[in-house]
Amino acid sequence: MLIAPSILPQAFYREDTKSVAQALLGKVLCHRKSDGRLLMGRIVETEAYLGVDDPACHTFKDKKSAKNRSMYLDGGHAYIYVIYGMHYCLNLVTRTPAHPEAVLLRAIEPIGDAALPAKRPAAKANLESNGPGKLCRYLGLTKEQDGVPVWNESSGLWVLDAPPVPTAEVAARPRIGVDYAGEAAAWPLRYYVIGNRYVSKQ
DNA sequence: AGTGAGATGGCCT
DNA sequence: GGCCATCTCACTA
Repeated sequence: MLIAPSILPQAFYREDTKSVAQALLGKVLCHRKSDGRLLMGRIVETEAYLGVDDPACHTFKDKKSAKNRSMYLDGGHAYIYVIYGMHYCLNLVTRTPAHPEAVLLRAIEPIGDAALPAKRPAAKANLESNGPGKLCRYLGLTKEQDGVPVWNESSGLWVLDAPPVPTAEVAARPRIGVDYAGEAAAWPLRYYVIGNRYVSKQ
């Protein structure tokens, strides 16, 4: 008999951002699309963005804008923005509005319906969610989900609890694509499951 | 294996 | 007018 998996509560996301980024590894991201299909994936790669004191973060120096509006919501909301004009990136907001921080979800391992065989060459068939832009495309996430709460199913986007990944299987490395951020570019705020094939870069 | 460029749009100064 | 928390394909070797 299976135990019903529980949805991570809002309190989970109000904790320290680095801790949340690591704790999210192994959890199961779920999206109920408007057509009813449920897409799921096990989170295997994340990055922490540490708010007003982090030059790589969109809320560096407490700069508010139309784009980063959702980062000033309470912990447990989604923050989705457009990058390079054609890709979406999904973040989960952490802490509280006084500390606008977030965790970028960079890669998931498809499970359930999402693991259906893809109409792609074999080499690429199972690599459709190994990167922040590809993850959103795969789950069907767009600006429509920007700002929605993720601690219950009503928003269509939520995260199921799952056993934590042992710390010995987690690597911490510099974040990707933030070379402009000075010394912050070297901060080891990217976390991933060592050896998992869906991690965007080893 | 590694480098480079193009696609493409919203928001920034 | 320029900049991206990206991805893909086309090159070189």
